Amino acid sequence: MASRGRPRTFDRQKALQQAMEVFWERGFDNASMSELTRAMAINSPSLYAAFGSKEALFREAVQLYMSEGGGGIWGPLDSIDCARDAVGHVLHATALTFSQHSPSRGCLIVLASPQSQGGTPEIGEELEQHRNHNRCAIEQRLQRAIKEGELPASTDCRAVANYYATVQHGMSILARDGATRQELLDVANCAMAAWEPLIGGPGASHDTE
Amino acid sequence: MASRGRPRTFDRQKALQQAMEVFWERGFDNASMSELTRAMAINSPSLYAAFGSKEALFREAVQLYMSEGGGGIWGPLDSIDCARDAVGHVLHATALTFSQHSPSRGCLIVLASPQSQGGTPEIGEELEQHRNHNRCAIEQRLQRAIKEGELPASTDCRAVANYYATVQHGMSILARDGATRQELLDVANCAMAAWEPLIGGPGASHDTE
DNA sequence: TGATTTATGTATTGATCAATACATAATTAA
DNA sequence: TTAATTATGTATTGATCAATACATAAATCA
Repeated sequence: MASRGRPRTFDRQKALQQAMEVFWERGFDNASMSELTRAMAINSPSLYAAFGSKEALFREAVQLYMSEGGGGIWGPLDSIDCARDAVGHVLHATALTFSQHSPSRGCLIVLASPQSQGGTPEIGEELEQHRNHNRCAIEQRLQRAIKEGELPASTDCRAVANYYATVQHGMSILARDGATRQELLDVANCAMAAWEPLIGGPGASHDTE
Repeated sequence: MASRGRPRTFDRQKALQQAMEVFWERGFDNASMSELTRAMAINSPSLYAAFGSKEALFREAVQLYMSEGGGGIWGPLDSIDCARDAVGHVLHATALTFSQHSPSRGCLIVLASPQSQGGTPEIGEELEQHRNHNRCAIEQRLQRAIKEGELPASTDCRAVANYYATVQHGMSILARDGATRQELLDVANCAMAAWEPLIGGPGASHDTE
C-alpha cells in the first residue's frame, strides 16, 4: 500500500529524535516551537501535520526517551534475579545514562516539568504518572523478592522503594548541577550501602565491634 | 526621616510573601506577572516600583524562602554537635517542611527552575549556586567531624555529602508527586540507615556490579 | 500656600507564544 | 490526462508575556 499524496521530505523518526533532545535540554514549556522547528529542520505546518501539536510531539518524545535511555535503566529491574542487584542496577545505569552527555543532563521525566500545577498541567501529570510507575516497579520488585524468600517478610517495601526512587530522582538534579559520572556512581554506591541495614529483618544483626 | 512622596498603600513584606507562595507553587517562568499581581493584590506598576522586575522580585522571594523554610532545614547543620544528628536533622526537617502544605510542595530552590539552560538562565544558575552551597555545607560539616575525631579520616566527605544532598533534592520530587509527611520521614530514615556503613572506616565500601 | 516627590490605576507597548490560512508542489488513483 | 490527496513554505492569527507611558492622587518640604 503506497501512500497517496505528496511524500514527506524529512525523516519523521530523526525529527522526533531532535525534538526529544530539545525537550530533554529545555523542558516542555521552555522549549519553544521555533526552537523545535529549527532543531528538527522543518517548518511548523510540517510539524503539526506530522505530530498534531506540541503536546502530542512531547508525548512521543517521552515514549522515545523511555525506549532508549529509560529502557536501559528500568528494563532489567524484573529480569535480574537478585533484588539487590536489580535495584543496584537501576542506580548504576542511572549514573551512566545521566552522564552520557556533556554536560550531564539528568532525566527528562523528572526535569521536563517538575511541577504538577506548573505550565501545562496535563504534561506535569503525565510525567508524574511515569515517575509513580517507576516507584511502584521498585516496590513490586521488592515484594516479589519477599515471595521468593530473598527478603524477610518484615521489609517495608513501600518505604524502601520510595527511598531508592528518591535517590534516583535526586540524581537528576545532581547531574544538572554538573556532577561527573564518577560522582553519580559514588552516590549510587552510597545509596546501596543502606541496603543491608534496611532489609536486615528481625534478628539480623549488623553490629560492629 | 519621614518618606517624601505618597505613601505605599500595601504591605511590601506581605506582598513579597504572597509572591514567594506563587513562585513556590508555579516556578519562576510559569509564574506570570498577572498571577503575581493578583496574588499580591497590586497593579504591575506598583510591583515594578517596589521590586524592580520579575527577576528581582524572585531573588527577594528566594531570600525570604531561605530565611523561613530553608533556614529551619540548613541552619542547625553547624550548631548540632554530632555530625550524624546534624545530617539527620537536615533530612528530618526537610520531610517536615516539604509536607507543611497540602498538597506537599517540595523545595522552591530545587523546583522553581531545575534546568540551568531552561527558561531564564540567570535564575537557573542562581538556584544552582544555592544548591551547590547546601551540598558544600554538608561536606564541610563532615570534614569538621573528621577534624574533631568523630569520623574516621578515611571518610569520603564529598561522596557522602553528594549522597545526602541527592536524597534531599529527590525528596522535592517525591513531595510534589504527592508523598505524605510519613512517607517523607520514612525516606529520611532509610537514607540515614546508610550512615554507619558509609562512615564505617576503610574497606567498608560496597560495589553495585 | 505652592513645589517636589512618590504611589496608584488605566491602558498600552513590542515581543513572543502556539497554532493556522492559504497558495503551491508533488505524488497516486482513475 | 484529470481529480484527489498529502506535504511544503510564507505569512499571519489571536493570546499572552514582561514591562511602561501617562495622568492623577497623596504625601512632605519650603
